[in-house]
Amino acid sequence: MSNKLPSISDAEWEVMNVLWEKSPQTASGVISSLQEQTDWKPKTVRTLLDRLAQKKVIGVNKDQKVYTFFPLYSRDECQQAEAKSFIKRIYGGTLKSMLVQFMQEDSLSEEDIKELRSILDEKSEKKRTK
Amino acid sequence: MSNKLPSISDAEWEVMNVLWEKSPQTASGVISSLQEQTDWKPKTVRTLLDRLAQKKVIGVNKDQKVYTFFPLYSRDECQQAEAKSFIKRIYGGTLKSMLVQFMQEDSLSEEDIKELRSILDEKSEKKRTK
DNA sequence: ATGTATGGATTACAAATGTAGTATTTTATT
DNA sequence: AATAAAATACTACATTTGTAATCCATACAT
Repeated sequence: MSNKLPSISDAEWEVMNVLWEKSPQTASGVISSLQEQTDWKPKTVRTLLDRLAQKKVIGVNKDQKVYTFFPLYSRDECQQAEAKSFIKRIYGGTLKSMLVQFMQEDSLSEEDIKELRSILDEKSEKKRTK
Repeated sequence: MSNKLPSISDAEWEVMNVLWEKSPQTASGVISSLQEQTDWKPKTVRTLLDRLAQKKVIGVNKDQKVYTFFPLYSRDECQQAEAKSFIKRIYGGTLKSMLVQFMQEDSLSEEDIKELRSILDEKSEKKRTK
């Protein structure tokens, strides 16, 4: 356990996002997707894919003549990992302080708030009955 | 406005945290603080201070014989900035998705939950009456 | 069969980061 | 004042990241 997953850089995250959307995908598939959102040259994307594969964050299927790439970790796992280190770094490890700050943010809709509140309710419910 | 503050690296954040705790401080003050928490050599800390000064994230008072360093931005500002780019990167920009995930985390106490809920309440109250 | 385009492998190179070391200038001590 | 100790300044060097280009092999079109 505690399979520490390698760190994913900013640019690499973009690539991962594409693969989490749909996978497996060929390099050119990924390249097209990214050409819409970024102005990276194809070779750049290719490099990022290669690096991710080296780091074992994505896998490569070499059975066909054209390789396909696919994530080895779920988006959720990666988010969790990143988030954990982020919180530790920026908020001295206390989750609450961060939540407090973010919840002040204005981009939350009434709907969002409702949903968040229900999650909290559920949580404290579970805690109480445990 | 929109004074974009420079990016602060992982190691630099440690230094900033020390300065936000107390400032101004001399280099050796910062070094001592960090020697407790990390195993960085004094020169390493010094380099970090210099880089932060170069980047204009901290200021240097050179009036005394021994320089003192102090933050040029509040911790809050820096957290906000980091957090914004973090969310964008990891959560595709949607704040809520992140909050949802974090609130699932188990490290929140009953007390924390209460506080968070009251923040939400306040928020939706404000929204409604606006 | 031959050129051409496409994919894969290898290489490049600057900036940022982690992690200091060396050299020089001040300051403090005797 | 001379020397030691401490600060400051400057330099170093490997790794990671952003951003590709070049070179080689192969598949496709003619």
